[in-house]
Parts: sequence; C-alpha cells; structure tokens
Amino acid sequence: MMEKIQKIIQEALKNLSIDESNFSIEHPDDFKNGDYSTNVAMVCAKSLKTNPKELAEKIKLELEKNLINEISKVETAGPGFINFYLSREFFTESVGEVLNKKENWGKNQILSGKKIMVEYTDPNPFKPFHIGHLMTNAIGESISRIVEFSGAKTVRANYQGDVGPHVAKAIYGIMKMGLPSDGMSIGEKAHYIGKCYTEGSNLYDTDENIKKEIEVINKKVYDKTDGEVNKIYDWGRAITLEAFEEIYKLLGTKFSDGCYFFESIMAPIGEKIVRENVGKVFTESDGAIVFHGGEYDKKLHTRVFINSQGLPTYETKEIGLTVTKFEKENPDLSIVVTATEQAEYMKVVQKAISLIHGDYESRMNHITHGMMRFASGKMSSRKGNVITGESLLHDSMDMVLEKMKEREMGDEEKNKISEVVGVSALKYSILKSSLGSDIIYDPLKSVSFEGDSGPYLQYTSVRANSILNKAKDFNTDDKKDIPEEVTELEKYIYQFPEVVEHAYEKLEPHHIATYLTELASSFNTFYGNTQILKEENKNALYHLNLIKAFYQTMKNGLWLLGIEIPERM
RNA sequence: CGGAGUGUGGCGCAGCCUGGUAGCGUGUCUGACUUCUGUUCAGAAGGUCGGGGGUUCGAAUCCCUCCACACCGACCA
Repeated sequence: MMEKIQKIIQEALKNLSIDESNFSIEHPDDFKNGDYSTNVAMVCAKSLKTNPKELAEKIKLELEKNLINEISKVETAGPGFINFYLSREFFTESVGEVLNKKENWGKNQILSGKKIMVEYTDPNPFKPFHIGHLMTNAIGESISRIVEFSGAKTVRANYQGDVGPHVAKAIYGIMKMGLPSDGMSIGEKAHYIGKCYTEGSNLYDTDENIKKEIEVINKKVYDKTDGEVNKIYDWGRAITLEAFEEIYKLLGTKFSDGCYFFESIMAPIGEKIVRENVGKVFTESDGAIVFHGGEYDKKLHTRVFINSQGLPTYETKEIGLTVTKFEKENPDLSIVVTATEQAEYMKVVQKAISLIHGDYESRMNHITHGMMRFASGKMSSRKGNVITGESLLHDSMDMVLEKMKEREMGDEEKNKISEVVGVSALKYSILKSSLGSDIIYDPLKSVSFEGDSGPYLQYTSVRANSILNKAKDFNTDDKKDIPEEVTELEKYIYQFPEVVEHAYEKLEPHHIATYLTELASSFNTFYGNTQILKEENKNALYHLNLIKAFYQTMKNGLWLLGIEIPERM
C-alpha cells in the first residue's frame, strides 16, 4: 500500500511539474489523522519557497483527480501534511488476505536466497545456565525467527566454553565433594555440578594452595594426561550439556545440526591463525601476542590474544570460531548475540579478523543487549538460592500454575499451560524493551494476565479463539453484511507486514512486542463493545473473519517472539 | 582519563534513524456490564521528554556541552 501511495503522489507531482522524491510516507500517531500521511508538501515547499499549506491543498486536488479505490479520502492537515484515509474495501480485502496467507501472513522476501547464521545463548558446561543466557536466548531466537520470516535460511549456532579455569574449578569441587547419587535427574546433577563450581571458585579465591591445585587441573584439562580428571571432565561435560538441551526444549530453541561450537576445538584453530599472522596483524609484547586495535581505529583497545604462558585467550578462540563458521556454513551474514559487556572486545576481534579475511568484514554483525535487573531489588529465588536462568524459568511457571489453581481442568493440562505461559511471561519481559537498555524484570507483572505482558497477549488470543470455536454451531447465512464503519482492530491488522519489516531492518524484536500489545488492546475494545454471536448481528460473518484474521496475526507475531498460544488458559 | 550505552507522567516502557509540538501499559479516581473465558469495557487526573546552549517557521527527535547511572579499557570470558 505504501508503494501505491508513493506512486500516486509521484504522479501528482509530475502533473504539477514538481521534481522531488525525497518525501516520506508514514502512519500518523493518531488514527484521526488518517491511515497514511505524507510530508511531501512541506518538503517541496522548502525548495520551491512557497507556502506548504497551499501547496498541500494543490497536491491534494491533483491526487483527487484519479484516486485509487483503496483510498476513501484525502485531507490536508496541520502545517502541510496530506493524510490518506483507506476505504472500507481496502480493509475488507486485507482481512481476506490474512485468511488466505495464514501462516505466511506477514512474511516478506527481503532476504530470499540468503543464509543467515545467528549465534546465541552460549552457556558454559560445568556452570549454571544463568539469567544472561536466558536473555540472550530469547533475543537470539526471536532474531532468528525475524530473519527467517524475511525469507532467509536461518542457521542457529551455539558456542560453549568447555575448557578454561571455570572447568578446572568445577572439577576440583567435584573431586572434593564427590559424585552425585545415581538417583538424581539430569537437571539435579547439573545443579549439583554448579554447586561444585561455586565451591571450587570460592576456594580458588581464598586459598593460595588450592588455587595452585586448580591451575594444575586446568592444565590437565587441556593436555588430557590425567585419567581421573578426564573421567570427571567427560562425565560433567555430558551432564551439563544434556541439562542445557532440556532448557532449550522448554524455551523452544533448536540449534542447527553441527552448529554447536566448543572452545576446546576453536582454540587451536584460532591459535594457528594468530601465530601465522604475527608480524602482520599481531605483535609480540611483554611475552604475549597482542593486537593493537588503536593502530587501525583510535577507539579500539589493545587486546591480548595469546598470553605470556603461551595459552590462547578468548579473543583467539573467537577468531577460530568466526573462521570456522564461515568455512563450514559460508553465511551471507553472521550475527552474534551477547550482552553489551562484550561489545568493545568484539570490535577489536572483528577488526583483527577483517585484516586477515577482508571478505568477512561486512558479513559480521554483533548484537548486544543489556542486563536483567530486578524490580524488587535483591535477587533470590523462591527457594532462597542464587537465581539462575533455570530457577527463574521454573519460578515463573510456578507462579502461573498458582494463578490457574481455580481453573477447571486436569493437572496435566494445567502443567502444560503453565509451561507455555511461564516461558512467555519471561520472554515477553525480555523482548518488550529495546535491546540497548537494561531490563527491569518484575516477576509479578510479567505473569499478569492484563496489560503489558506475554500472558495478556496469549489470553486475548485464547478468548478470540474461543469465539471461533463457539461459532462452529452458529448459522451466518443471513448475517453476511459488511459493516460500514472501520474498527481500530482492522487498522492495526493490515500493518503487521510493515512491522515485521521494520523489526528486521532494526533487528529489534521489541517492535513486534509493542505492536502486538496495541493489536491485542484494539481487539479487546472490539470484543468489549460488540456481541458477535447474536441473531441481530447482521455482520457476524465478517466479524468472525475479522477475529480469525486477528488470531492469525497474533499467532504469527507471537511466533516471532518465540511464544506459543495455548488452546485454553 | 578514553570508548560505547542509558536517562521520557508514581512505576515499567514506546516514539529519536527519516524534526511537525508526547503515546502505551500499570497504578490512582469515576462509571458500565456480568455476556462469545470480566484477568473486560467507557472516562478522568497525572509529563517544562536529565540540565544548559545551538540549528530551524517548528526539536523528545539533529549538533555542542554539562550531569547521573551501569558496561568496557593487556595476559578472565
């Protein structure tokens, strides 16, 4: 539609012999000012040095000469805006379009034929899955789905630190505290390993002798010379990875085959590349191999890539990872999602990589997000433990279950619903804000069925679906009139593809979240003021189609956020 | 000190790219209906958009500067 309006404006300008193409068309903030609005008169008035209001009137008259039937009227307003009002026919057709396209409604082909790799989550074996991982996962999954909706083939990648001091600390902890009992579930064993890590980590910081012991273990983890260390390592790595899989399943993420990358593999690959480029890209300094980013861009730091003990740092592993990704999958774009604390270091690493592989430079994109903070101040989970991503997720599901106590349905169904709704509460809390800032997580508000929350969006959708189910026994034969007036609901629905496109351009999921909340709210207004399944309602057929279109839009939109709609709530 | 973020009604946020005179949710106050899932609907009050300066007919939006908060800044990731 935007294109059509642009075209008729250009024609009108041509007829008025005005040469200008640098105008914008957008949706006014308020529906009172039409469905689309353009600043063309104000832009032209500047260069022509005429009164924008008069020029707007002139253009308006020209536009009215051959108006397309999707537009019912054109008006001038304010300092020189031209507002377009879409016609009944347009909205009726757009509802039909949604019903036709179904799960494809809102998709576009901007990235058709492109392969995009998204790396996200990145938890570390032997350590708990924490809140940051939860955030990165929610964002990465949503970004993956947004690019997928824009026509790209998406590859989901995960990068995990299976070597390094944290592993040695955990192994020391396990050696000290013993193996867990066989009766434990995978999740419980992983939790136990997390506790061992904390124990080892604390001792590392407070006891010089133990610190030395752990450093010895760290070396053994790398060189694989100690049978006992190897045994604990293999066991612990497998358990934690399996526990992560359970969480991914709950969150709705499935990483692509062969796209689990590990630091232990990336380290030697990166190290080789770094050593080959000493003197060219990297320099020796104080016994270490470093990269002076500042030589290429004043803003970049100097970073150590191989430390003075000859061990590769995270930067070097990142080089190995990036090169491996491109050689293995050759994506048109490789996106990495992490917290902002990695922003500066990643710039340095990417600069170093582009000096070696110039063709990767424009194909690397790093997306960063803020931290999660708690509305209530101090963070402690319901059971009084340190909050991990996993405990947060389960607390959220428990809170939903509590709210559903009065519902008349079986325990099994309640449990299933509280999973889907609990995940949604958390995901929405993360995805509703722009990525740049920290998010304030309020558990109570996040599971609220009203207002700005994932459950609210789900609940509204469920109610819509419930009407559709009831309507199966409702005869609409004599209720096929098309209503004259256009509801706000219709004015939101047709905008969905534009919102998706915008979210893709910015790579910002919150645009979807904000839109869906407005959409759901407009549905509730409609729902609250219209009785659909009534004999007197001559528009029932159209209304039901409208509700179907609404439901489809919510379904597709929530999918982009990684949220499912349950059958009932 | 340098870099890169963030700052908008009590609280949580959108709008900033592309300038048109501030919107959403929650909370507070008032009213409605109890129906297709009332966890709803209608309405009201509440903001000099962190401070100052500049550009412009017009600035939350662009530029400069200051302040506050959290992040990064050579051998952690």
